[in-house]
Amino acid sequence: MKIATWNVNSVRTRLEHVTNWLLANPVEVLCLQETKVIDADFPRSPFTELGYHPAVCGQKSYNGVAILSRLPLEEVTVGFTPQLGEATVGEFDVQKRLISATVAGVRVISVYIPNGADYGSEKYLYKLHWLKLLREYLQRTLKDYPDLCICGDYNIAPDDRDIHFTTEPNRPVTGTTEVERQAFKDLLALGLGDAFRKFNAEAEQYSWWDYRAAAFRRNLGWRIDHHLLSHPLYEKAIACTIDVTPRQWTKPSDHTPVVVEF
DNA sequence: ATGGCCCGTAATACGGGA
Repeated sequence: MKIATWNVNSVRTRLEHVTNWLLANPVEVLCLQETKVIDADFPRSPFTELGYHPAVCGQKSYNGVAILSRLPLEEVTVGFTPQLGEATVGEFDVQKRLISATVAGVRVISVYIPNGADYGSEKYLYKLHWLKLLREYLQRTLKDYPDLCICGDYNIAPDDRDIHFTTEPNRPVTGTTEVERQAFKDLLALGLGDAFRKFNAEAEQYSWWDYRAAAFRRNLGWRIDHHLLSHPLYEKAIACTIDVTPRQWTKPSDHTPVVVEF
């Protein structure tokens, strides 16, 4: 079984890329982020024609996540509220950043963690609070689902191997700060493993490259798209690879797919 | 280089992205 994750930066603009990639890479599950479309306008038929059932959670213009699956999707839930309750979540489900479904006994979560904008900004603090809610959500979920795969755009480079520059303590860059990296480690401490790092300890293995400054050609990227696996699944994983091919296509997403195999 | 590019929405600019 293969589960892929891909921030497509608008599913409608990238529709041909996604369907072509699925034809060449018929994974069982594809988690999407930044679909940027309300549920009523999500392009379902191009995916159902390829044999994928879509579960979607989107909004106008921004954010939006989805899970496409060849196998039946069960127990679909959107946002934090079903698990954590309105009193805890408040307004944090207004932005559509999380969808969960059970596929062949595996609880699959497609997640788009907030970008965070500038270090210390209001959006940075929003990101930190969102990460706190995610930790609580995963802690609850692990109690019910021992086989858990949380994949998506985390907007966190876990360590300096995952970025093309050197961090400096007096120049905090969002996505690389100690507080964010600690929040990522706090997720791992729940009993999760970074699937990619089970197989590859090398630096310069990126999943995102800025559109500007020919960053992809120069391999000036970040590794911010991850699969976190509960220990039973982590042990079963036999490969985790970054497929840079779609990033080479005309008018690409700035992210490229990452695939884990069990 | 506090830049560059690309998205959707709106509209011939803007916020957002990381």
